[in-house]
Amino acid sequence: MALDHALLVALREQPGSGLELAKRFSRSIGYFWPATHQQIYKVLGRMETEGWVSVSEVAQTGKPAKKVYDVTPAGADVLAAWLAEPTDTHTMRSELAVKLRGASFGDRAAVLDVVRANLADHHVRLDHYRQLMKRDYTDGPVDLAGLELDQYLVLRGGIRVEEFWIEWLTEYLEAHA
Amino acid sequence: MALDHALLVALREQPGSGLELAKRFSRSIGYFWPATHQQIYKVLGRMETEGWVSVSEVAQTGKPAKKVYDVTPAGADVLAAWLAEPTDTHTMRSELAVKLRGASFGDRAAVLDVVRANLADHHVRLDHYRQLMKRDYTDGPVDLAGLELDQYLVLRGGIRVEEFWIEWLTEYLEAHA
DNA sequence: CGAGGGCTTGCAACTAGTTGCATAGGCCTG
DNA sequence: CAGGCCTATGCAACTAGTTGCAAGCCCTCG
Repeated sequence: MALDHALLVALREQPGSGLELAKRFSRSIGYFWPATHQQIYKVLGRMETEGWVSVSEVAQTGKPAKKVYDVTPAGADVLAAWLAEPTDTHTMRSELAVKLRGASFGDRAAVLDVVRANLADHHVRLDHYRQLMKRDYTDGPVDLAGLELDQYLVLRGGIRVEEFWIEWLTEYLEAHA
Repeated sequence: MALDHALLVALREQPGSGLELAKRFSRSIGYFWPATHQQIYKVLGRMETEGWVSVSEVAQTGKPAKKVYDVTPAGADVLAAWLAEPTDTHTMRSELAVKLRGASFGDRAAVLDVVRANLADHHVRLDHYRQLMKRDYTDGPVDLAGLELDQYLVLRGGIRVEEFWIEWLTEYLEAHA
């Protein structure tokens, strides 16, 4: 894969331009698949030549025109096929984890500072996610189904990831206190 | 960064050849930084020309000679400097998460199968980590310090990651039951 | 001896993602 | 109208990692 299918998912949820997708990503699918606008444009271009998405120029008042992308039937087929494929469980890649393991080969106090900075950041993210949760799902997952339920559950995943980091880094700091 | 510093950490723990590092990675640092032997050779070569590591050919009985790498003082400095640098909290990248979110655009039953396969895999990994924990740290972290404590804590992180996945995927499956 | 198999190193070509910058439309302000 | 700023698209060069393959060394088995 790569970004391709993530963009197809985003476009099936809601057609949009490159920049809109970039923004949308940063607060939804981007929790699990970060992407810059350059990368998004590149992939949209490729998918367009492959016929997975269609483009239409849309004029805007007060802003330059944008190119709105939408998924074609062929693109929808590609997405459906990909969804059914097995995904191998790829191991998480974390620079911070390498630092945790290597801390004794440098200045431990400095590493602990790095850890604290990261911990603070994860607290910020967790707060952010909790706000989204409160705003969009005050009643919990009751009554949700289909796409909405999936969106809820992925947000739950985002929360769980942040909780994981907070618990782990806290354990690390306490063990080295 | 990239692999570079992870390899420096591994080599400071214990000098070794490319293939040994590849094997060691797959059951230690590789829990958070997977790497193939090709990539490892490439990086070792670069680090050698930059003077971060030194090489020595070591003959073996019954096997071809190997090139054992060790960290030079210059390499140790590079590592220490990197450890003290801030690391920005990079968001996790997960193909499976994209499938979870996009499941309603394909065959949901097929996606649930994919999820179940991944869940089973995470159970296997968790069991593996728990065995390591039992074998190497029967008494828990008591008496550990420095490198050994860090190694213990990173293994704890590996366990926490697997628990995260198991809990999340289970929640997903139950919500769609 | 020769074939096969595991260990060891590595190249080549490709794919994905990052970084830095360029261009252009359209607004608003001085 | 010139300058600055925001939106919007995109190119070019680079870096990192993946995939597929090859080649040499050394042993064992037939």
